[in-house]
Amino acid sequence: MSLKKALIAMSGGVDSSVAAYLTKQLGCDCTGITLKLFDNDDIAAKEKACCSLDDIEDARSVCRMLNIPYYVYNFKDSFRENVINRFIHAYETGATPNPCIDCNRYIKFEKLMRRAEELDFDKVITGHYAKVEYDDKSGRYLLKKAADSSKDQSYVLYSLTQKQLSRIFLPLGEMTKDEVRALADKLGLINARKHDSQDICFVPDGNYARFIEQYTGKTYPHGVFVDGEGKVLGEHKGIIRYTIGQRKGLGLALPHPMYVKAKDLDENKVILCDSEGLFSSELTATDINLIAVERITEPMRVRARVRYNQSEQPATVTQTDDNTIHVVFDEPQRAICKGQAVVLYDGDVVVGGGTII
RNA sequence: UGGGCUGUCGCCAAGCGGUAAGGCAACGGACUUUGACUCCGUCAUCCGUGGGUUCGAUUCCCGCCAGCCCAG
Repeated sequence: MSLKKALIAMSGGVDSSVAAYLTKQLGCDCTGITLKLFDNDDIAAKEKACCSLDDIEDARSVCRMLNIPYYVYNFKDSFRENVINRFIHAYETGATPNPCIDCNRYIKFEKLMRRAEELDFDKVITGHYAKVEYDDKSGRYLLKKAADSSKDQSYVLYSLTQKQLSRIFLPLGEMTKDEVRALADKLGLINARKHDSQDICFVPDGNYARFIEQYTGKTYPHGVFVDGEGKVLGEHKGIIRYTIGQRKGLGLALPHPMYVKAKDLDENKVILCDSEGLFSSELTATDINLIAVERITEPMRVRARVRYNQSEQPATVTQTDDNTIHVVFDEPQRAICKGQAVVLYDGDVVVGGGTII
């Protein structure tokens, strides 16, 4: 590994801290940084979320222990523009965003990487659980699943380009979470036992709808729930509060569980159905990024995920134009949701992915 | 006003003499670097109300109240 200057993106959590340690062990000239993505005053501190004020102190502490320089980069404007605004726009247009993917795509591996280039860093290091390999045969960099399949994060990295992949290093790709924690413990890192991050980092309490209303100052009009026949079942509290497949929080007392099947923005209606009604066996995705191949020239057998927490499902993918793919699953999938990402796998290799429309 | 029916947790609903199922909703937790889903847990000392029968009533009887339906 010929790493000279390495920029380590540190969230303050145990993973990126161990990644920093491992990179240092390789003899690299390391610098640790944390991205300031929003004001803590705006976003109430939350121990479970990444990148809060406490997290900055934790990252600083780890860097001091590792004896490497540490800085905080202010990326608030970029984050607002590329993550928060996209997040809000998605909900306002009836889609369901995945802000983590946008953050990786636009912030960590675009804005941050550009900054790293300007500062003559050779590599950007993160604590993601995934592997990057150069494939001599195809002449392409490959993104592969982590050795620890239960923590694999290749899904949220599907947007990485060849250039980006060539400039990153993911030290945790071969490790299990248990090994990472054990190593952190052994090193005495302050965050060795810190809780894994979860939920949306910029939403204080998981109530994303309230966040959107506060952030935009808007209110979203109430409307009605209807069934497949158009029969009114009750009143909904603003269309941004619902997402496809949702069951909880409808506030309806019906004989059977009902789920959100679709949202009609024009009529401001939320259409409900029973569990069986959520299944669909195909989807179209746009804004695609292909990693393992330049282009999918003929129908390809893959395994696909339509959400982060899902096992891969056998499917056939066809590329329909430069920026669009069509995926047909062998078995119908539950609650395929506009705005989420579909990521395609060939074994452990990420073929590519796109945004479901 | 006469005839019929009904009244059990926020909603739906079983029980029909032996000491209150279940579903929905809600709340709490687990899971999770997104939203969801899922899973686990909690949730009526009490069955419209006042009497009566009975060892014992949500379950039987009577009165009352409320709602619904049909008459007029």
